[in-house]
Amino acid sequence: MFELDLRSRAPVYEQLVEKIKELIIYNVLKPDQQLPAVRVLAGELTINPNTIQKAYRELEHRGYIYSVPGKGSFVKPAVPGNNTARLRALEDELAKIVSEMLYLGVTPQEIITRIKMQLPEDEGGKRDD
Amino acid sequence: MFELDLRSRAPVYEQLVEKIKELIIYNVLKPDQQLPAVRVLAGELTINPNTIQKAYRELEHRGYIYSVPGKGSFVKPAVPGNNTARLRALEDELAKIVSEMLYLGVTPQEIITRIKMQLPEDEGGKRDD
DNA sequence: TTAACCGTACTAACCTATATAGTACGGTTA
DNA sequence: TAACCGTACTATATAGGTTAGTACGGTTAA
Repeated sequence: MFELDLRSRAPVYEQLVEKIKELIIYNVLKPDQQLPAVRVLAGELTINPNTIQKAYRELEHRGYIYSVPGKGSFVKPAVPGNNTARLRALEDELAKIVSEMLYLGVTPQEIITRIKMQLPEDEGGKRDD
Repeated sequence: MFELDLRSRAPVYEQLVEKIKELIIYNVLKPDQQLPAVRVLAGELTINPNTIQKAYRELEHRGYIYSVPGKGSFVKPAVPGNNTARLRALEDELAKIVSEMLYLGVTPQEIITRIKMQLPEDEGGKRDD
């Protein structure tokens, strides 16, 4: 499914949260798609099942997945208009990144260009949806 | 100078790194401006000088400040065109944030609008340089 | 030159967070 | 029933963060 960097100083469960979150927002994992079982993923990554569960618990707490005892864990469909708190946090991060790019000498035009390349329905960049 | 969240799970020295980095990229701390002495800042924040030093060491390692024994620590002027590695990391982060905004239902037009508000030499947003 | 700063380095101790191992329970499904 | 699923719990070992204290060399102004 993905790889981990065990030499990293970042906790394994946090790396898991980030990786899975990316797979969700990049639409690699589709809404309501089932995630690997805790024990299965633990076996594949050769880490402890408790660590997987901690990551899943965190992902559920952040609203990216939902778990059903006896059935499995699944990707939670996003509800547009919800998560205003998360959106505010994202805008803060965005502002910080843009500021640092300006600080590093990137021109405003270049910044706009780079971002438009990430967006759908535009020439110059396509998303694999 | 700023405040810390001692209840946060994030390490104090990492919070320090982030806060000071923000002050630098937002141009609140000007190039070659002297930072508070290790012991002074430790006194103001009522934390251990070792923790401040750890943050300063990390900031120096990341290229945001430079320290001179006997004199002090200072804001390192940015060199445009340098730090291509950091720029690549920023673009990755940017792509992730844009993807999550799309995932949360923000339209591409709105994303562009929000970013343009962060940029100088445009109506609708100003930077305090 | 002395005194007061500056960054830096080091040890020791404490505490929390992380990760592992093992066991167990209830719900689901073929 | 058997084999899965998520979940919970204890215990243990280790790593990282923080504090405390001490110390050293460079800088600067009195």
